[in-house]
Amino acid sequence: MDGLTINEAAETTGWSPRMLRYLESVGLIQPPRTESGYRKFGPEELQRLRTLRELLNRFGCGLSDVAFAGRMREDDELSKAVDAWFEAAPRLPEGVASDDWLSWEQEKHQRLLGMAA
Amino acid sequence: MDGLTINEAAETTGWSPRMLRYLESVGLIQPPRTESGYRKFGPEELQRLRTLRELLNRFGCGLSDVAFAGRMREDDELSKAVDAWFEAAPRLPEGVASDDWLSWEQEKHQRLLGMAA
DNA sequence: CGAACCTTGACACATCCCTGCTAAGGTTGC
DNA sequence: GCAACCTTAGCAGGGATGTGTCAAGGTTCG
Repeated sequence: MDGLTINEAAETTGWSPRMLRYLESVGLIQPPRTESGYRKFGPEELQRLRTLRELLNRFGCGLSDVAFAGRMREDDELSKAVDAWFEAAPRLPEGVASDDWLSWEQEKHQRLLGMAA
Repeated sequence: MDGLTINEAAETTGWSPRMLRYLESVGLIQPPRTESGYRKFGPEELQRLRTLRELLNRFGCGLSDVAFAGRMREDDELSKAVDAWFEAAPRLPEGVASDDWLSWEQEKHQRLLGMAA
């Protein structure tokens, strides 16, 4: 069999066999199968698994986050909707009354301080 | 006060006051404040809130999903890393001989890792 | 002043996400 | 043919999300 079995793959990638099945179930990997249904993990898949691990703990995000990112790249509708929402910036732009922006700037300052703390 | 108070905003957007505070706490909205600290919701923010609701139940996603999308648009590093991971799809592109695909994949990974790093 | 708002903080609960484990059964290979 | 692997399916539990509610205190305004 060209490619590792699930336990071997788990061994070399640091994921548990359970998690490899879970990763497949949420659509993050699609390892091919043998005739009899055994998953086989090739070098690319193994590398991909290691990269995923790196990605998660470098940025402290969850699998569902990555899965959602994947959903966005496949669903153009969704991707556009999300973009549009962020595009509709709440960064009070033009319509700001002049007696507003002072307090707004003060608040921004407070928010920044809050972030630092 | 130009702009609605939190209860009024809740009334017209369908969110509960509790949720409006929660949405702010996870960084999805940043309503400005009055001098004394009251949140004030302007027309833009109200529209944004309605759009968010629409977004969530149209695509059946969670707030944390949208929050993560937001994180990606602000963190270029993260966005690149996620892209790179999906780019490294374990699918055999057309025209790659089966003798070649292994080294080809490995090369691609080299390139992608170089980008991400 | 007092009623009706607003603020933050915290407790509580349902529901997911992630993960391990076990069970019942098919496959592989010595 | 049997040990060691694989498969799916399910329960279980700790942690994060999403949401309500209550408490203690400041603000607004008639």
